[in-house]
Amino acid sequence: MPARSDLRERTRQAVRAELVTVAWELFVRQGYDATTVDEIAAAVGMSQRSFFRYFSSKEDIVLGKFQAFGEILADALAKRPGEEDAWTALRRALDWFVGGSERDPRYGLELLRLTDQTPALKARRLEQQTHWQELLAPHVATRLDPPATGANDLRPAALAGAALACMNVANAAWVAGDGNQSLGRLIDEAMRAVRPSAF
Amino acid sequence: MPARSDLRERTRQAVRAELVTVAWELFVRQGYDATTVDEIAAAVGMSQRSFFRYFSSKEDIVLGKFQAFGEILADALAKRPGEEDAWTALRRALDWFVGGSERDPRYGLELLRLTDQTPALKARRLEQQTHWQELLAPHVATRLDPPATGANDLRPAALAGAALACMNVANAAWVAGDGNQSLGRLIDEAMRAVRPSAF
DNA sequence: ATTGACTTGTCAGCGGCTGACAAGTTGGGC
DNA sequence: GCCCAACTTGTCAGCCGCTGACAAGTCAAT
Repeated sequence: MPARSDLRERTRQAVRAELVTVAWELFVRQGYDATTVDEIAAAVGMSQRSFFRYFSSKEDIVLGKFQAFGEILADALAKRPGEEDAWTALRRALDWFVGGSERDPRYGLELLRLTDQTPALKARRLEQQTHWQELLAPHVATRLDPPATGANDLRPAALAGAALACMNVANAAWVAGDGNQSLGRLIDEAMRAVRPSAF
Repeated sequence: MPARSDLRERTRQAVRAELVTVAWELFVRQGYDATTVDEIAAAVGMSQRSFFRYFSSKEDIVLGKFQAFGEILADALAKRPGEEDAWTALRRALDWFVGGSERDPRYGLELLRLTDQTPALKARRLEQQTHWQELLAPHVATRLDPPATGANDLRPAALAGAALACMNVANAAWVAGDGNQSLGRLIDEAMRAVRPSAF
């Protein structure tokens, strides 16, 4: 029942990682749509069928990168001081991304550019963010003035969703400016517009 | 240059409408994924190839319904009194949907249920909402305290995006409650959570 | 009635994706 | 070291969404 042996699981992850690396290179060079799964598989020396044994879809190779972000965001939010109000805590949770954008903007720029320019990827990314919203909501719930109780309370999801919408707007502006403006400031601007009284 | 003659254009629209009706029935009965384009085409007595002459994709048959909504929303927002603050105007613009949900909830419920339960459709619907955001933004811009000037100002898009996020949360809750709760109240709750001082 | 614009079906093909099967490889207990 | 069971792999065949090309037909306007 413990699934695969550790060794097998590790090699599996290694193959996945190589697939991501190779595919990413092709995507950046010739575009997502113009790159076929056959091509990716051939580039790492495996059959197309085997590719789909590592990734359930071509999109997954890109979207996998975003999956982890949701958990990181939720973690960051959970770790904020309990007295912090929800909106401020959400803003601070996003600092993890801001930090990344400052250390090395290239990675984020590539990721956002590709996902924004490819409609299929953009759509999937937005869908995935609704999962982020669900991960964030419980940690928002405890920070509301009358704390949220059941799942009937719309406030946590609304705040999380609004914050993510602001993040998207800021990200788009950041990409449009080739990463030259401070992502942190852009997020501030977007989030302050929604809540003028905040931080 | 005037494109198709009126008659041809009208029959074209009629065929499109029938295609939508028939396809919608199949989608509701057996699910979106379980319905093939061949099936839809056969049901109206045309070849699959001709189907794609009326709709550029299978998704378009469903998403076409949403396309008009963005324009309606933007219109409604534009028609709000100029002194109204942005957030209130956005809330009021959404009343058009609220009205529809009260007149006949079934249509909206079906539409939302199908699009929420089918990942591909959910993703595309969210993507389309980023277009709504762009349509709304200019009408938000004029209602800001220091009115927004250039496209560099993130505030209009942020507010529009946040409002749409609230709408989505409210819609989801509305569907979860089988349309028994007032959609207007749910939107109020979500939007007030983001802007406690509002309306 | 003729012409030219428009629509249609058919066919052939690509790309993403899946099930089934057979062949091969490998980790771990003996 | 050997062996077996577990796992991986490639191949093949096929479905579905979608597209280009072509030939046959329909229809509006003259």
